[in-house]
Amino acid sequence: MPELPEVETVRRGLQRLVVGKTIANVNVLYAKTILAPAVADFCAQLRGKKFTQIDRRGKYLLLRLDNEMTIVSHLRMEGKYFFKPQPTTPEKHTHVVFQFTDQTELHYNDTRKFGRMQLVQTAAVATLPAIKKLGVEPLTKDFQAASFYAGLQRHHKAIKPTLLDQTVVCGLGNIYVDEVLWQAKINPQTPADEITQEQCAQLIPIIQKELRASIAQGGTTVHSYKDAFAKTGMFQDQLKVYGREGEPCLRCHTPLVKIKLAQRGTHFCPHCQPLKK
DNA sequence: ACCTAATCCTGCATGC
DNA sequence: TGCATGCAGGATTAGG
Repeated sequence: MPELPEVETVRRGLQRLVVGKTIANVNVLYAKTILAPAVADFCAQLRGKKFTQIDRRGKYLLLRLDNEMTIVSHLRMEGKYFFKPQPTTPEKHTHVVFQFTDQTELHYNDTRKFGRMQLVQTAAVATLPAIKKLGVEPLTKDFQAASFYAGLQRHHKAIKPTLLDQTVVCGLGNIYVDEVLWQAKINPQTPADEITQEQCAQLIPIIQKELRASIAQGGTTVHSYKDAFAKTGMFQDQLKVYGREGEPCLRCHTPLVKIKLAQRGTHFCPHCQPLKK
C-alpha cells in the first residue's frame, strides 16, 4: 500500500522516465479510474502535451504538463505506474495507457481499481478538496513541534486515526503510523489531545527518520507495491510491528498484538505502549 | 461538527 | 477440488 515513501519513490522514477516525453495518445481501459474530466475529454486534452515535471503532495502524484495542466493521481492501495520501452499489450489490471511520440509507453496498473486520476488546471490543484485538507509535509522544515502539538490538540479521537486522516500531517498510512508509534512508545488508542509537547518533539524526528530510511530503501512492499521500474521496495525487512502480531517485541519480547482501531488493523506492543490512565 | 460504518475492488487465505 | 466466506485498506460519503 503506497504511503509517502512509496509515492516519493514512484515520483523519482517517473521524473527520470517520462519528463520531456510528448503524449501521442491515451487509452483508458477502466473508465472509473478517471475522476475528471469525462474520459474522452481527458484523452483529447492530453494529446500532444508534454510532461514537464513530476511533483508530490502527501500521497498524491502531480504530473505537470506543458499546457498549465496537471494530472492529480492517487495510487490508493495498489496503483502502479510501469514504464514500457516499446509498445506493449496491456496486462490484466492495466487501466490507463499513455503512448508517447517516441513509441515508449506508461501503463497505469491497479489490481483493486481503487486508484484515481484527474486532469485539472495547475492553478486549480490547490483548491481541490482532497489537496486543500492536507496538513504539513513531514519532510519539510514546516513540520515543527509547536504546530504539530497544536494540530493534535484539535482532535479528541485516537492518535492513530488522527495521523491517518492527513489533515494534521500528510503522507503517513497504516504501516508507518504503527511503526512510528511503536518507536515513540505511544499507544495507538491514546487520544490525540493527550499527546504531550514532549512526545510531539520526539515524534517529529522519528517520523522523518522512518520516512527517509524507507525512501532510501525504495519503500515498503507488503502486498504488491512496485515502482516505475517494476522494482519492489526493501524496507519491509525493517518493519518492527506491522504484520508481526504474536511475534516478540524487539525491545521487551512481549508478544505484539493486533487490534482493530477505526476499521484499521493496528499493531503494537502492550508492554512498551501501555494505554495510560 | 463529531464519530462510526459502508463503499469501492480483487486476490489470497481459510474452512467445510 | 471447489465453493463460500472473510480479510486487507485510503479516501469519500452516508448515516447517527
